Parts: sequence; structure tokens; C-alpha cells
Amino acid sequence: MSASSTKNDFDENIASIDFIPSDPNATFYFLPNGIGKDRRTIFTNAIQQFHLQLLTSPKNARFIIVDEQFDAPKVYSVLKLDASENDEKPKPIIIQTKWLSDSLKEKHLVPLTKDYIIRAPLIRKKAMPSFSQEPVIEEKTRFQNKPKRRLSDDQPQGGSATQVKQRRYSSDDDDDDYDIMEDYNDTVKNPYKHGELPKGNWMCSMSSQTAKKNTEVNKDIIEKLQAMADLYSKTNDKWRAYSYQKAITTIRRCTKRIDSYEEIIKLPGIGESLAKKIWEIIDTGSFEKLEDFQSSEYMTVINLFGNIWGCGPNIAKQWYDQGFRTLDDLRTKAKLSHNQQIGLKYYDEFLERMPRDEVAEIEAVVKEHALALVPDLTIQTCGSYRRGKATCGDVDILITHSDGISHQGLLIPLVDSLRKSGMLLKFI
DNA sequence: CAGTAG
DNA sequence: GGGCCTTACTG
DNA sequence: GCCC
Repeated sequence: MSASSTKNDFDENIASIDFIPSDPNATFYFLPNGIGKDRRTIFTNAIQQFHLQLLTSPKNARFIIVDEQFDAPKVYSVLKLDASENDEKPKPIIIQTKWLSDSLKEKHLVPLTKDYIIRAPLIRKKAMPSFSQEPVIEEKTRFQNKPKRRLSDDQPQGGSATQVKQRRYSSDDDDDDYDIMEDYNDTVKNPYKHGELPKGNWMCSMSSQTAKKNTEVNKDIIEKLQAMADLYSKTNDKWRAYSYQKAITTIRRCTKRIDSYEEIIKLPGIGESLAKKIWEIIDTGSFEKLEDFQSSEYMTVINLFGNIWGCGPNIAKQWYDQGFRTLDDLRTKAKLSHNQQIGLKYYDEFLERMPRDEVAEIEAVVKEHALALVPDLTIQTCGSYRRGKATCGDVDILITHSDGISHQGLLIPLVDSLRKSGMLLKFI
């Protein structure tokens, strides 16, 4: 697991580090970047528990603890430290958080062996280093030559920042040499050709023609089951809804028109109860249970209320039990949370889908604002838009950076920027 | 923590 | 009979 | 609801 594949370039002087926690030289800095809230708390507590001397600044820290995803150049870049060789100060020793994890397991500090230490950035020794090493050096050069504006890297990230996912180098790929070379060319030679993601042979990048065709053959079945699943999902019967949804997925994958009970019951995730219902739809063309639900006042109202953003099965039932039956009842009488107020105000809008042109417009605006904050971001709109749908229920935008770091903490400033532009009406 | 949403 | 998908925010 |  540890990064021992490049041991040739490892500073061999460091076999294992001895230090005494009370030694004033044994100062630590904990780099929270790329570490989730919960893990941060755990590690911070561990540092206290082991009585390590934690500094608030990395400047004078002898040891720097970082997430496993970091290599030395990234650490230096994030901390804006000088990596030059002829520095009077000894360079800090960069340690993986695994050292803390293992120490927690052992209930005491485990020896700080070289497996926990991330190698210092060394000057290139040979003309042709190994592939796995090469991108690291190139990357360091990029950092030095192209300083970028970065947003509050040293601020703890809010939980919502996890919406921004990242693409990162993977040193443990099982790919063969050819693929490694491809990845190398991609990320190193053209690292700043942003805005476009590699067009892989992925399911999600293909237009769903086959799926479209498949839904046609059993369309009536799927529609009725989906209606039931939607209703159940708005009651407290979420597992029943879950089963319906799984059955729908299975049937959607059937190319052939289903026309016998025997073939239904064979399908995975479809048992006797659902098979009977599906056969009823095929045989009679109707679904009595669904029609019962649709004619029930309770289910109708629960469905109506449940379509309000921020109202789930429990709140819907509470409102029903309080005697509310219409959206106007809610508007005038019910106690609504902030989200529910917005959900009610924009009830129809939230149920509507927008043409994909509109998604493109939104994408353009978001791109403009994001790139103004951090250049060279990779921005890709995903979801139904990326799958080529004619209409979309929402806009999913994935923002990353090829260095795996610079996009961190972007979300909040980006939302702020969009809000100032007047693009955001409300947030929920 | 329960409820909701992703 | 009990799990089925995970994680985060809100109030 | 399905499945173990």
C-alpha cells in the first residue's frame, strides 16, 4: 500500500526517524486538505492523545502530516514552502496520516518507519526516470512556473465541498504499460487542455439508444410499476419502493416483450408478489392496486405534499392528519421549514424539466464564474445532460483540477459569485 | 436525533 | 426475521 | 417487496 515503488530516489539517509515527543524539535503540522471532516477530527484527537506538539503554521514544523493522496511537490505547493536544495533549514519530514491510523490501532505511537514518510522532492538524478516518477517531477515544475490563485487552502472545508469530486493520479493502477503511457501523455503533456474530459468508452458517454428502445417494448409495465414505486416512496414504505425500483431496472433491461408469467418469475429481484402484479398488467392491461391508490384521497394528498421539496413521508402524513388537503391549506395554515417554503412556492417549477439548451446556458455561466476564480479547472456537466437527454430535471456539474487540489474549497466562493451575479434566486 | 435529500 | 446504499445537511 |  505504501509508496515504495520509487525507492531509488528515496532519501536513503532516512531509514527511520527517532524523536521524542517532548523534544521541541519534534513539531508537527497537520495538513487538513483532502481529508474529510470526520477523519480530520479523529486525527486531531490522536495528535492530542499522543501529546504531539502541533503547530498552527507549517513554517517551523519538523514533521508534516498529510493525506496519502499527496506527494511531496503537492505538499510544498499547497503550503507555499520553498523546496530549494540550499536551504539552511532542514526540510520538513512529510508523513502519511497512516502513521496516525496505525498508532491509533496500536493504542500507542508506532515507530516512524520510512514506509510512512513521503519522499522529499529530489533533483532529478537520471536522464530517464521511471514512468511512475516522471509525472511527479513535471508536476512540481508546473507548480513553480505557474503559480495559481488558490482559494483558502488552509481553511477547513465545509462538508458541502465534497460535491466537488476530483480526479487524481493513481500510483496503484493495474493497467499495462500502454495504458500508463496513455495516461501519462494525457495528464502530463496536456495538463492544461482543460474543459474537455477524455472521451472514454463509458456507458454514460453514450447516447442511450438501446435503453430507449428497450423501454418501448415493456413501456406499459414500467410506467405502472414506476407509478406504484413513486407512491410507495412517498409513504414510509421505502423498502417496498426499493423493490419496485429494482424490478423496474431489471425489466428496463429486457429487450424482449415480456409475455409469460414463467419468464417474469425467473428475473432476479422479482418474486411472486411482483410477478403476479406484472402478469396482471400484461394480461388485463390494468393494475388494480395502483388504481386503488390513485383513487384514494390519502394517497393523492400524500403524493401532492410529497412532491414539495423538503417534505417527506412523515411530514406529509403529519399535515394530512392535521386536516390539510391542498397546497393552499399548507400555504395558509401549515408550519413550513425554509426549504419547504421554497419547495411550495416553486412547486410546479421543481416538477418541470428544462430543455437541454437551458442546461447549456447554465453551464456556460457557471463555467465563466468558476474559471474566473481558478483558471485551468476541468468543468464537465454530467447527469442527464451528459447522457444526451432532450430534457433535464437538474444540472449536475463536476468541477475538478488536474492537480487534484486547486479545486478544493471552490464551492462556497463559486456559489457566492453566482449569487452576486443574480443568477441564483434561492438556495436550499 | 429524526427527517430529508443526494 | 432482518438487511437492502451512503453521506450530509437541517432544525 | 426480495432474498438469505
